[in-house]
Amino acid sequence: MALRVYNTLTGRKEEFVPLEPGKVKMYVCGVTVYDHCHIGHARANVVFDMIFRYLKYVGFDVTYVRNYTDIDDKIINRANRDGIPWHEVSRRFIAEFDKDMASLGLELPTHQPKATEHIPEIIAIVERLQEKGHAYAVAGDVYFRVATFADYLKLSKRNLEDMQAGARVEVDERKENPMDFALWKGAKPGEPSWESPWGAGRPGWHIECSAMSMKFLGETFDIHGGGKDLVFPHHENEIAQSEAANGSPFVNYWLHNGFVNINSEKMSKSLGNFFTIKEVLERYDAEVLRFFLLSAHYRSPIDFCDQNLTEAHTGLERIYKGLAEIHRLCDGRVAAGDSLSDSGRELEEKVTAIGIRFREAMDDDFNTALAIAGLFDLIRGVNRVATEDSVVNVRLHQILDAARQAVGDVARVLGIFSSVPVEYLGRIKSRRAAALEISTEEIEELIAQRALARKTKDFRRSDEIRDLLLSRNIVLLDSPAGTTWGVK
RNA sequence: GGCGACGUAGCCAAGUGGUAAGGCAGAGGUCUGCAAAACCUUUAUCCGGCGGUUCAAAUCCGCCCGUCGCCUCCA
Repeated sequence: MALRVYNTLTGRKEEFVPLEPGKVKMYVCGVTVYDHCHIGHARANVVFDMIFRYLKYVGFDVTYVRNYTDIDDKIINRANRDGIPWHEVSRRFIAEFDKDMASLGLELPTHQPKATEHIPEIIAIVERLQEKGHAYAVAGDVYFRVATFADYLKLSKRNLEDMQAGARVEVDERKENPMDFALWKGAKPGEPSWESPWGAGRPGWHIECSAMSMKFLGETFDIHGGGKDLVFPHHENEIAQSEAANGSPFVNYWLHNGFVNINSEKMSKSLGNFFTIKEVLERYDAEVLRFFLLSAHYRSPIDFCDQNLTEAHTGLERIYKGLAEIHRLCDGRVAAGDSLSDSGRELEEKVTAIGIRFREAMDDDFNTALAIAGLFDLIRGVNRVATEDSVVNVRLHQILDAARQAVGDVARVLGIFSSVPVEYLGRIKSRRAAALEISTEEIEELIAQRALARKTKDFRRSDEIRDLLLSRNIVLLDSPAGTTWGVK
């Protein structure tokens, strides 16, 4: 089955056919580096990281470009506010972005260009647009003349008249058309600037992406991604600039991820209901966040709230416990023979199917929710074997090993489940234990006392200890091998 | 005002023409001294409402109701 993707440009799912067989050229809008990243950035970047990984998984040679917007009004404002140079702001938040993305387990894109390192390329495009009559200069600024680009608004499917009727923007009298947008901004005194044919200034917001994508991917490339909120005006303007300058199609497939809501409300700085990635990672493991973000389809809105994160945590833990079972069964004694129990046969079927199910799910516009469902199904099969089969023979061992490998494939694409299971489980246990008001030593001591009580069948004392620990959020798990504990 | 998206069980969430995945929570059972975990069974005669197309619709079309987003910087 071929990969199908939802293309914002056509509003439909389409079969993905790259320009050059076997190769994919992909550009994703990065961040403007003026503040810490929030979970909206986390989603966008995790989603396209997953897409990047999957394209590679199915055998494409992928060139993935993600930019840093390192010069912008917001950066200048922040620098003025903090009383530091603008490049200090961008340098700092590039480092913070890199740190955040690394903690979320993202792979590095092929290229991570910066806007300020492409000023000559940007100026060249603006000049070309001016030569072709698509742009005009006014007192040091240069604007794109939207009236000259017939396809303007083809991505966001609006029309100029309606846009102007509902416009909430102050009209700039110097523009020929209120919808014309800045390609180059003349510098006011004290502002950072680069020399240009129009005087000292800096690039407009959209032009950098046209310049950098062209440099690394060519005039026409396969995939351009970003958050839904970038459709208008950012991506619309990129199309206008690039296609007007080059006279060739800009992008074949436009992919946009949905928003993150906070407790069902739009996340925004003015509402004060946004969380930075760092804040979230203080409360939840990075894999939990990643699992949560991928447990819904990338185009759907997703609601960030404690209940949903807790559910994600529980689900992820279930899978890791299952993986730990696979390891335990595989690493134990292997008996001779190749007969299979019902549960063994059932697992064999699930293992055989999982690879195909995963491909089908992902080929359908990267349906990670469905892919994860398949994984849960496999894990149930594993647990059933663990419960019902006391002996692992050669054949069952092979099946379990195949299950382990199948999960490994999914793990590499989703960027989850790639920890060693017992390490993950230990990690979340110590994370929770750190929040407890009782030390590990005290817990161990109480468990020892309880073991003694149980030995003498003093179950009253035994239950007393368990209830005491439970009141401190400690859950005990008795097994023939002894008692272990976990945090509720 | 213009444009667009969405509305599936208590909750989260797949499913775009063939008779409702998966997870969480709940109930019953197995196991256990009792629990926990795990496993088994179970939980939507039905997919916001009303019409229409079709042999057949949650899935296509129309209208209505509701929620949300974009139109200003935004992932």
